[in-house]
Amino acid sequence: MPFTAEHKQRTRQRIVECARELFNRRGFEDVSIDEIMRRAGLTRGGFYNHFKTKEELFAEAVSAYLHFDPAQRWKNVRIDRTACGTALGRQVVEAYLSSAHLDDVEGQCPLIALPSDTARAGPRARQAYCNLLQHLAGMLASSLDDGNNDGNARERSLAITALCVGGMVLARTIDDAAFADEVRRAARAVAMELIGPSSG
Amino acid sequence: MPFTAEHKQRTRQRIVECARELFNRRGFEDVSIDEIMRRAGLTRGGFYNHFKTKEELFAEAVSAYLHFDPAQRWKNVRIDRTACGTALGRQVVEAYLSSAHLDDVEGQCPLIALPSDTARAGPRARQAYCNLLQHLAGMLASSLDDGNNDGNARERSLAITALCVGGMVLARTIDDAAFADEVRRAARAVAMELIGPSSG
DNA sequence: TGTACATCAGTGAACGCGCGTTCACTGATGTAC
DNA sequence: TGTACATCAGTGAACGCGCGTTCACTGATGTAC
Repeated sequence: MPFTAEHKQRTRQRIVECARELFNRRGFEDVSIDEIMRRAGLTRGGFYNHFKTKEELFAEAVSAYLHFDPAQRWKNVRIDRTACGTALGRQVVEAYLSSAHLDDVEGQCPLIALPSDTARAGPRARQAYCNLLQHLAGMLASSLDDGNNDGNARERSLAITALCVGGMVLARTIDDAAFADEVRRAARAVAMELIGPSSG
Repeated sequence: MPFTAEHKQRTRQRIVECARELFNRRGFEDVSIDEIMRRAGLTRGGFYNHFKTKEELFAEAVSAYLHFDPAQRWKNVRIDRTACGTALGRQVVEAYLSSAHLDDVEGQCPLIALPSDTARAGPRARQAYCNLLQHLAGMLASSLDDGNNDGNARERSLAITALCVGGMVLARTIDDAAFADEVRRAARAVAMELIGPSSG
């Protein structure tokens, strides 16, 4: 069996990675398969050795973000995996709503970069998007659980997630950098307030 | 001068209206000019009597939402224009995060329906989007101003706006209706909490 | 160790299609007389 | 009031282009002997 299975796997992952970056920057429709393959150092035709359709690749690209190393996911901001309690939640919010994360368009969380594209995509992409959402909300929920909360940790964690995603989505769309920053900082300040002071 | 200026204006507004509905549902790229004109009861060719490019129409469509009658903007939820103080803010949040607004895809606020499309569009569309944002944030800020706030009404109003938009963007993307509703309700509950009890 | 072979990842030309935009036209309408 | 005319909103065929996808192929590689 020439070309080992690992070789094919590596190529496939390279395609997914390039696709994710391009989709993040320019969305599903505006990025062509030709462009993705060229970025991956390949040619158009080989695409269908790996994926059935462009849509399938999109779902994989959204999904791939979940398997990033969380410590490297948001540049310049270290998530300490040993942190717990609200200290963890505060770190997550700090990283998610950082200006580094806002500027890193290609490495950005797809919850921010691709909401509209995903809403119009097929069920597999929607599921992948939902998994990301649950992951982020889950981190925040576990952070609140440990604290002295009045039992509505899940509700609060979902709202903080919405605040994080919403703040970044708006900041990404605003032209005026100063106003974009104001929105991002406002979201961060209130998210921190909702989590409460560091306890972990 | 055959065909009065008002006639042309009416036709133009009809095109913008149809475009806004289609863009809201399926996004900028996936909607064709042919389809928009057909929905407006016209044919392809006439488009360029009214707009220079598709992109210009997109900017107009986003912009148009600002001139909706606020009392009719979010179906099934009445905004009382005489309300003031936090009572107004609570009404806005109630309407914005209502299930009626979530389900009304074609009449939905473009802040929710078109964030990714706008982020990738030209400066005019971005400006129109930003105007919508400022309008929503402004209503909430004026609501908080009247209250007994500690001077950070603007920050809080921006965060509540991010929470409203984020909650709806996420809810629109989630496949599972029950989970979508949970996110929407969580955002609403915490937004209400941030506004505070009715004072107006 | 060396060689013939089978596999299949990758190539690149081609196909069919729908898009945004252009353009020569048409015919309904307001105006001048 | 009636008519000839000029205007220009609206028509629909056409253009050029790039896309997603298909397909016959090629050639690098692992395996069998």
